[in-house]
Amino acid sequence: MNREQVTIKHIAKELGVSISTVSRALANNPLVKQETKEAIQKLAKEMNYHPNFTALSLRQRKTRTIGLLIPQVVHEFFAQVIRGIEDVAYNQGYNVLISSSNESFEREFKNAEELLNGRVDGLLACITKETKTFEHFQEYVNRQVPLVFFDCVTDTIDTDKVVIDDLHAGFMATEHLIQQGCKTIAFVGGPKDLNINQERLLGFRDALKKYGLDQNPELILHGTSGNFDEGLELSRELFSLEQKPDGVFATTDMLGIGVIKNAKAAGLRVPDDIAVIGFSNWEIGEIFEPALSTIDQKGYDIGKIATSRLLKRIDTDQELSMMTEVIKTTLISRASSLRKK
Amino acid sequence: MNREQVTIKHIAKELGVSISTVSRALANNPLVKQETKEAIQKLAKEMNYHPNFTALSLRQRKTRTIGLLIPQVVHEFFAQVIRGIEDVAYNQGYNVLISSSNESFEREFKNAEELLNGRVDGLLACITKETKTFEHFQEYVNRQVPLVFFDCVTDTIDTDKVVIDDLHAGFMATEHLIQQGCKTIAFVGGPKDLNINQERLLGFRDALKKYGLDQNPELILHGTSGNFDEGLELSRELFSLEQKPDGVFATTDMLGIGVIKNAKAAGLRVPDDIAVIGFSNWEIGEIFEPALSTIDQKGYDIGKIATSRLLKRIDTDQELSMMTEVIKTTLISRASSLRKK
DNA sequence: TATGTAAATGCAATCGTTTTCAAACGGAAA
DNA sequence: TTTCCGTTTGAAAACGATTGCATTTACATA
Repeated sequence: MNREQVTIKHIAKELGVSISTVSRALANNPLVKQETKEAIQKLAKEMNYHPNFTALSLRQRKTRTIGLLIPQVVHEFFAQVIRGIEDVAYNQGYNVLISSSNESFEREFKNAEELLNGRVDGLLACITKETKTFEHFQEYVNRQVPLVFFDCVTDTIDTDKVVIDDLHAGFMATEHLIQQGCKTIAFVGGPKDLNINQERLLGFRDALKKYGLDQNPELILHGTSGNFDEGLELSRELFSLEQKPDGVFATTDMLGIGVIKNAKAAGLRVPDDIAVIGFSNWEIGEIFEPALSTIDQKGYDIGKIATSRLLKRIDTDQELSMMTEVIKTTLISRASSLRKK
Repeated sequence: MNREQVTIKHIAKELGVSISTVSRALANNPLVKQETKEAIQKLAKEMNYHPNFTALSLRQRKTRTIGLLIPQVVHEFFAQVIRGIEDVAYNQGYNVLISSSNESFEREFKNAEELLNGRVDGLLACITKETKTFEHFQEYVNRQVPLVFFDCVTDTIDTDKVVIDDLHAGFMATEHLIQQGCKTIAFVGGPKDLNINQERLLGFRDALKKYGLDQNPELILHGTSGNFDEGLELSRELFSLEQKPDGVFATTDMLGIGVIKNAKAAGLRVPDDIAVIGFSNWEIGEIFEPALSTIDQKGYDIGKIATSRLLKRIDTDQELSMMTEVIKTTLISRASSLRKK
């Protein structure tokens, strides 16, 4: 392959000046005589010179790249987060290196290691469902690697975090169902040990308690993935119970839609016989019939805020104390839960 | 920030050997005495040494990174493509740098330029709807930059391409509607000048011709984005025509779903009064009611094949001739078009 | 003791930049 | 002519790694 880059050396040789002069001229350094400068800049343009990024990174010990560690790209929430990240990063001249682990802990670990070998200046991370040990992250924190967790976080690591108010969101969603007249409300959630699910469940319980409703443990179900098929599966379980729910809080939109689909198949009317609310505000929920009530998870905002935080940490020499930013979610009520009074 | 990387220099100093020896020992070079080697490797582990990626890139003039240029990440098709890309790249020790242009030509151009300054070894690109001039890509080809186009391509650039058989897919979709008994079929497409839309339209026309059906130009509509709202909008137009269609080929699933939604609202039965088929096989189509017939666009395969091709080009010194790989799509028929006989 | 040889190690160049420090230059003043 | 000073320029070190070549060892052989 003959794709040789034009370097400042080539320019220097061509013009019979030193590489230092070329470097300075291109940086518009006032030390260089106007005449020389112009000649150099002109030739650089002609030769289509572009500074070599790798050399710059090495010299300046900065890659102007941030790493993003996520479980999967094929996910509307992460796609939104990515957009937020890119908008901020791009504005400040940073690139984003995305590493998805496909929910594999091993791959998450390997990706992180690889990114940190001088490939990126900092890391944004959302841990996978599979991740149970966090030593590697702790080590990064010790090494002072700029690191911001978002969405799925862990209490065991002291670093910057950007999360939503999962507990309160769970409370809101449940309270909404109660206000619509639901008396027997089920919780259909993703993996039990994922902390966001625990929080949402706490919120759910708080709401039941506040309104003096029963807490039937049979009505609390957990899956492993949180997708559509699981929604079908778990709701089947739900509908076979003696005490049938008249409201469901699903911790993902896909679970919620799965529940509705099954409910409709079982001849139940949504929302009159059973009201359903999901979580995340995916596009599909708006289009589905009946349109799905949900909690807006603010992916774009999370991405933006996490990135701002990370870049601040990268660009500052001072010791910043760790911060956890909690983003307010909002309730979006649609046909799947709105009962006519 | 005190995050100093451990380098081979540190190790060398600590052990009182030269950096060359350290470098060799870590590469398991047999020239180094077993004893020394072990000591070095042990210390490297202890000090948590990781080779600096940037230095390696510079030295070996290879970044082991490929760039991905796409209009948007928030898109199920691209998400699938990305998964395909990552699976292949990861296996061969490559990372992926994603740059999304948000459908802006200017940003596409800037991103490409930036990636190519020694940041990546090659480029995968899908042009935006906005892109009308391709000179920059031509220049990359001239510079022998390894470059593979996928999905949205252009004939004007001679480089590797991976596409689906849009024409044939358009034909299949239309033929399917005809076989279901449709006589008056409409075409609802995205941007008119995007070559994939032109191809799909050609396929549509071929099918009509083959079966001797009318080609009413009023029944051929083009939008600008291809999303759900546009589906609503265009179908409104469609339903106000004198000659109402009894079948619709939409070039995206979202358009198709928009059409169905409107049809239902207008009291039409799908598929009996009007059969609809989309394009892409997004998850939503399977869940929507009625489930949407569609063409599987093979995003994952496209990603895999494009990446394999790119890596081959990167890793070989020989002159490879340019190749266009056409991937076969498949028809997925579901309730939105399947009429009971 | 001198020499040859193989094994082990080190030096230095290199990748493409930036930047510090020193040097060259030209002209003005002494 | 020297000295000095401001303006330009260049040499070289550095970033962290690899690698061709030279050198140093240790030991066997002449």
